[in-house]
Amino acid sequence: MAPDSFRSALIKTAWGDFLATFSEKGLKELRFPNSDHPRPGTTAARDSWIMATDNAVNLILQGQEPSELPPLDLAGTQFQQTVWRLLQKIPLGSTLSYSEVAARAGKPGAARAVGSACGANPIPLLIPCHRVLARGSRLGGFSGGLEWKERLLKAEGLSLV
DNA sequence: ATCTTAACTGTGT
DNA sequence: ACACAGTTAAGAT
Repeated sequence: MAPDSFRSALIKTAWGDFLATFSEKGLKELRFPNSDHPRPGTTAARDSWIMATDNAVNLILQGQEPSELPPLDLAGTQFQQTVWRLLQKIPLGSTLSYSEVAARAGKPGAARAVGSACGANPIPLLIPCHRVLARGSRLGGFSGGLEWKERLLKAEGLSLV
């Protein structure tokens, strides 16, 4: 197999099958359930990574803290990595605004850029971009579809105005 | 309360 | 250099 051909696996959940794609380094991308998933073919990624991913995804969908995460292979710019790292520190059930994340990243005023970084997040759920709302607890946007953002927040027990 | 306009930053083209 | 994006803040209606 080619050096950079990725291995993928379906993650079965109550909300449909997510598609997890792995590199040699770890989980590289997680896609929401939808019809145009390519067939995963032989799932040759390490079993432990698949199990960890499956476990984490399903727990988060139930609003629980994942017990363990697979290694993440995050590819992005410096700013994006900073933002993504910050997002992972948001406790389950709590939220931040885009401007707050920007401030924590040391770039006050870059709220809009944070929105872009969130949209570029390759691994939703494990990197909780859904816990970032617009100012005043307004929902804001979501690349994967607002239904998911709402669903995830609801699972974490958040009441959305 | 809602609409319009303008600043703002990082990223892709 | 330019336009866009998961924003915000300020003004106008």
